[in-house]
Amino acid sequence: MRSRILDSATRMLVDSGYASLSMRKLAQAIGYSATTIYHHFDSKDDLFHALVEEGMSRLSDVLREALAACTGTESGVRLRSLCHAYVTFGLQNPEYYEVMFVAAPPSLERFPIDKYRRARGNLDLFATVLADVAVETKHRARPLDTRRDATTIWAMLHGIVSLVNARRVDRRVDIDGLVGDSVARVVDMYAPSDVMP
Amino acid sequence: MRSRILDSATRMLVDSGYASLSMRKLAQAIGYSATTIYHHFDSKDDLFHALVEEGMSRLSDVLREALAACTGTESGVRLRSLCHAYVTFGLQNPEYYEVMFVAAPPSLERFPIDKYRRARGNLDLFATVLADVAVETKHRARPLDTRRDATTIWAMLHGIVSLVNARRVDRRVDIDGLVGDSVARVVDMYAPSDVMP
Amino acid sequence: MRSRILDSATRMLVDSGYASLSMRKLAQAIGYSATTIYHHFDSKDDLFHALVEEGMSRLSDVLREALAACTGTESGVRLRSLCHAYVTFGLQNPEYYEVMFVAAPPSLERFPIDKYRRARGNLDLFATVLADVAVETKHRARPLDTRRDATTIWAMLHGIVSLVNARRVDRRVDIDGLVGDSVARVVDMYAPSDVMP
Amino acid sequence: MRSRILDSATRMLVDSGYASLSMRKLAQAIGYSATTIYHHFDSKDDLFHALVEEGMSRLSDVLREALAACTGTESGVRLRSLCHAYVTFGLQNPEYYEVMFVAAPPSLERFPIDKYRRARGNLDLFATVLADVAVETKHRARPLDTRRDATTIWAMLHGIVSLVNARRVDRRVDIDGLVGDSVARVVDMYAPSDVMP
DNA sequence: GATGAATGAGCGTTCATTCAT
DNA sequence: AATGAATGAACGCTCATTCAT
Repeated sequence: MRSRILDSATRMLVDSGYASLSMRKLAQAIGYSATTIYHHFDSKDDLFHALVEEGMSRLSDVLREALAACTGTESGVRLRSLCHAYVTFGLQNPEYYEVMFVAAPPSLERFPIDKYRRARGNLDLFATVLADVAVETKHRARPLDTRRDATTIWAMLHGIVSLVNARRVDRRVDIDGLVGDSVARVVDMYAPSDVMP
Repeated sequence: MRSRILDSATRMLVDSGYASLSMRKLAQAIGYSATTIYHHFDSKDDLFHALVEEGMSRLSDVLREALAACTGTESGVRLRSLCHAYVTFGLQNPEYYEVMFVAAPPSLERFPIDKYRRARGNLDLFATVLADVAVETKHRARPLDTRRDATTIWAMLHGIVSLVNARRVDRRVDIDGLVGDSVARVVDMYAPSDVMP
Repeated sequence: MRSRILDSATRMLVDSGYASLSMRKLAQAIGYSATTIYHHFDSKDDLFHALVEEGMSRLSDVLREALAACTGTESGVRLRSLCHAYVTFGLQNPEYYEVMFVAAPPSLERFPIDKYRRARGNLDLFATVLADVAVETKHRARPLDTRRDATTIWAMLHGIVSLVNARRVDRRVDIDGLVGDSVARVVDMYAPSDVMP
Repeated sequence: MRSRILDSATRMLVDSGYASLSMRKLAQAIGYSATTIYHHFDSKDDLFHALVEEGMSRLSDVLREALAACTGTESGVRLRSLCHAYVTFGLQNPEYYEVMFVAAPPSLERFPIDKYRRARGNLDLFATVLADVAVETKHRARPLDTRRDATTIWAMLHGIVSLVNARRVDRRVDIDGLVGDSVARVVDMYAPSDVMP
């Protein structure tokens, strides 16, 4: 039942955005009364966190798939694949992305430990690959604080995604080109290729 | 009078965030009736755009100041100064920052040409310095699409700012370190220093 | 409960007219919160239609009663009775009358089929009696489009009622006399009596 | 100036209906401030009455024209012409018609003597022709209270016009046919033609 | 003759939430 | 496990009108 609610919330989210997701509409959508939802979620806030988890889980799937698709290749390739998957997910699931990384309900604590385990899991994927990169790369010796570095990469990818989703990019800039270039730069920043022009 | 409203809206914005800025509260805050606001702004949308412009203008001041403070220095330094100023502004004026770059009122078109002239002005500051960098840098010859490159840098800085402001950064990551490192990476990406460790 | 709302809306309607019937006032009048009304009616429009139906239903009762009171008499008498009942209802329930036949909310389509079944029912009463009249009358043979003819009669009765209710009749004209004469003329038009002076 | 306001109010009326005619919009439409209107009209009510007069005047023109077009013909023809003109005016100027004969601002007294002189003038046109009809007609001797009879005719014509304008006529009834038939019946009621089938 | 500034009251509607059943 | 009834607060916005200038 809990999952049926979440499923429907998910669908509404994707269809019409987070701003217009209300408990009443949600209740109506699943064909139960609004009160019923409160039997399964303490508050809208609670539901919000559940949605974040759902989104994180989906993102996790996407990222792991991307990694699996290039097992055995050199770390730079894997990093690129990871970044590409992240950005693609963000651009293709803007509503989810908003809940996960943009929306700021007043209640939201800074990264509540018990709620965002999967979020950290995703960050760890980046950290792991980054560690590999550090080992393989001879170009520049770097002492790595992998968690911080992973966060840096994440922030940069997040910058592109959120700017594009928020429709803040100048009309004259080609978005595909921008995204491609940005990802390339980010990857190159940590896993520089010799042939970078 | 128009400016008194904007001033107060500004203050409310900084205090309690964009989501909870309502015409009524604003009116109450300035001690006038709600109708009076509509005397000066056609709609909440209109007010929103005015706020964006105000924010852009302030950001513009900050950026120009930062540039002025290092006239004559080499382009890499100026780029660093610009980036640092941008991020600092974003972190110190989180609510303005949200209106300018995060908030997504349904009405917002992709970068409405007539409204965001100053926004483009700010972007141009980055573009100009980037062009200088391109000239001075011998390390790697790069054909520059300065507008796209400026947007890329902007996106990355925006990523850090918005992630931190949205309180999405893992508790265990030191924010000052993260910000400093990120900015350094971004700058180094376009204006690489030989001594980068 | 639904009916309690309608009852009160009815009373307000009769007291102060349709134009000044607002959801809030209605709520206050019944001693419930405004939201509660929305629990039972989707919108003001919905309520409007319910009121129309209620009015139509009452009118229907009145008309049927009038017919029942003269079963077995000749058709001309029955037509007269019907017309008289209609006009009397309209003059005695001016606010209901306005909702049913005058008020023009922007949403109103031309005679929405699914909503106004009872309205058509009332028209059919006229049509039926008219058909009888056509059979019995030998004075003038007329091919009858009963629906159109019923509508014509209705329109004429409506003209008197609405003009009087809208207070547009010249002060010097006696209203009772006007009404009586008008009804007589309308009846005579379709069921002419030989003795009409 | 007064007339410039009225002109604009007229245009707004025809364009967008009485319900949406507000002092503010009107002021905006004529390019003056709202306060200016209050220099020329004491209140919205005052303006309302002026509009009624304007409408009455236009209707008067139309009716007189219709009469002028058939000077010298027999009274039945003139009556028919008058009725036809009235109905046509009502159907073609629904917004004016509403202000003149339907709208019921709370303030409206029953036929305020000083305001509606022209309205009575229009009614007198009917009364005059009816008097002629009474003289010419030999079919049925009738003692005429011409004012009452004129009002009766007016009421019936008004019934058709207002019902059609309020969109209350059943979808399955052809409106042109209904109107034509109704007018014919009304005329025939007072000026019966021998050949009426 | 005209204005800008300002207002209080009201509009229909939506929100997250609670409570007795 | 689920419901129907109910709520107070808030939303953006429009209204006719007034007043000092």
